Amino acid sequence: MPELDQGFFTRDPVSCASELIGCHFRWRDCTVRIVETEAYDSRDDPACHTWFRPSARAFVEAQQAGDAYVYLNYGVHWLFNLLVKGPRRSGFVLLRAIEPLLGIERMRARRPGVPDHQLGAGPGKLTRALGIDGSTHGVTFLGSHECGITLGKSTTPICGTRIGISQATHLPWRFGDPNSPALSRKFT
DNA sequence: GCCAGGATGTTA
DNA sequence: AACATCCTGGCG
Repeated sequence: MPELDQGFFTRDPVSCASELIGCHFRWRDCTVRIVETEAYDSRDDPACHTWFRPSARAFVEAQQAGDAYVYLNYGVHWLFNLLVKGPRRSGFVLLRAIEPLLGIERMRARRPGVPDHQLGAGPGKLTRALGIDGSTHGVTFLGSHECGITLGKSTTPICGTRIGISQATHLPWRFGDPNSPALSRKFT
């Protein structure tokens, strides 16, 4: 399976978010299947961090396409994004849900008592299950001994509005595998 | 099953 | 003050 290269992330964030569904995501001792994502667009999307965080604008400027943008949400949960830098549009893809493929014992150990299909069924849950935290901020996911993303089986993703935001709530920039048991919420 | 509420810290 | 969340407990 081909490893995603920087070319994949030098397009528009919505295309990247859609096409990441079904891809295999490898981080240290775990490999998972991406089943839910959201796109955020730095240009004309008021929900994107670049809209209200100068530090996010600086990150887009300084970092490379395919780098991890990780931040703490509600003071509790780490949320994982991939930086997209297209010729016209930049932004982020938020990972919202994953299914375990390899290393499921490690994921269970990090989330004791949680059923397997729930281990990564949410953006805060998946970072906990994978052991991703603020120290992953800025790491490139273009492929290394430590991490990488490869193309997986492509199912046609379903699409809906994004979760948990108060701005630009109408944009249909949430994508998911319709057959996955690990989606964070129903699509609307 | 649904809903309300609280934890918690970083940014601005 | 807001926030790209999650878990618990109350109620049926």
